[in-house]
Amino acid sequence: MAAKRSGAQGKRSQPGELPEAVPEPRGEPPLSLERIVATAVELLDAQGVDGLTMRRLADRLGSGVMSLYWHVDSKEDVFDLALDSVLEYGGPPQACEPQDWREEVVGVLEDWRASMLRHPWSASLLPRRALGPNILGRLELLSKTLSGAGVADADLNVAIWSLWNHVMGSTVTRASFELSDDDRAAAQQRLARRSERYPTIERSRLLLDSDWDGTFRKGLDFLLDGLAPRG
Amino acid sequence: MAAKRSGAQGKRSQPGELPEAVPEPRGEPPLSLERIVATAVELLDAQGVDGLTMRRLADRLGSGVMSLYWHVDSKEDVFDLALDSVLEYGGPPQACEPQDWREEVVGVLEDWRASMLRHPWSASLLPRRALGPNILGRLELLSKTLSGAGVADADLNVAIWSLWNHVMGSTVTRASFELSDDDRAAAQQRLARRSERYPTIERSRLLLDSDWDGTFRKGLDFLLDGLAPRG
DNA sequence: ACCTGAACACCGTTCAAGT
DNA sequence: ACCTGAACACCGTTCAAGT
Repeated sequence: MAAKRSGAQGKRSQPGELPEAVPEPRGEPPLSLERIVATAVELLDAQGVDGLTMRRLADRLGSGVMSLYWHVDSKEDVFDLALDSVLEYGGPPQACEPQDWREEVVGVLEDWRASMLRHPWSASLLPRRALGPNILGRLELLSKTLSGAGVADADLNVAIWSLWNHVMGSTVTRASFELSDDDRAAAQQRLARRSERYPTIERSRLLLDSDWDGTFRKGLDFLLDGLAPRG
Repeated sequence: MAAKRSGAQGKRSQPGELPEAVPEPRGEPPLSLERIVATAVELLDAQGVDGLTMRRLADRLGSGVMSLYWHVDSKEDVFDLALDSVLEYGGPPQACEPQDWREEVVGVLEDWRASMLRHPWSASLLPRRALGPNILGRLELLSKTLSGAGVADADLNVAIWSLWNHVMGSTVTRASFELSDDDRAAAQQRLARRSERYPTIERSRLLLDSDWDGTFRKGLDFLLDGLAPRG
């Protein structure tokens, strides 16, 4: 959940030192929460959720395994921090003012989805994890936008969770069914072999040709149609 | 993915045997795929996803660990089979004929959701897993119903995945935020402590009072409104 | 304040062997 | 056809200790 305090450290560039001295040119920089989280994200990007191991993480950082535990409470903690770090919000894309609330909501959610697609392990980690500041920030932004658009207080939580589920679901599903072509072909093979049992999904090539971006956009439109303040 | 063949076995109740003989009264019955899967589900219900261990599973079955591997390819295989077994479809609830396609779809999805809520680990296993016959059967049923209702072929996959994401998302989210009261209070505490940063979600008590059933039903209605064949 | 190695109590799975 | 134990190559984390 909460990482340990990382006390005051790194008194870089004090005046009156050797002028030529390059800052930390040799060896690894010292351990820090930032470095641990950044390296964890690298490892997750490279090897997936199962690839993240405390020992491997320590190796990449050039430290002993147990050194990590001074900065971090547990492996769960590392997951929480990596997830939240990947969901940092950069703010609205342009200097362009949001024209209308609906465009604004779509923008917020598309940015969220794009962040998760950049790190395919992240969507599957979204449920069951403690919510970090960036995730809470995104929820707050979404919530404020919807509220400002006139969604009644009584409907606000329903609206937020519906949208959250849609973003998470469409990202997770896309990641899990975007297998290698071989795997997908094999899956459809198995399906075809018993096409008498599953004629409809075999005919629509559900496991082969699904349009993930379209699913996201259309589903989102339907939800927003429904959530739009009445009147 | 596919469990190993479990050859012909169990020639129960042949005629002309000792009439009083109780079938297998002493000791454990022999290992079988069915018994392995059923016990895995028990273990998952009791201990959650992390609680399922090949060694613990073997213990419960009264066998050696490696005996499992004759019936099963890997632990992944056990997960796939357990997940699919929990999603067996019992058919429509009553003798009542479906009045209209929309009611039928709602019924199919509510049954799906109910099955997963009975086994809180199942929703989180739904993504990333090979689709077993029961899951494929449910997809086929859903697909057929939508198709029969007039949803255009071009929209069919989008419709199925949107509904899949909604059912999975709402179940997974509910399970992960239905923590103990203590945990939930603590989460809201942390939120309250920085209520200046997250005023909206703090005010709406997003992490405390969310109405999961309402979210499911309302989100589903919006999706179905949107997916309904035009005209 | 920060880092370490040894040790503990586990994992999933390979393998060669038993019946 | 079905089951087994020993062994391998790992895990996350506790602990007592170093600087």
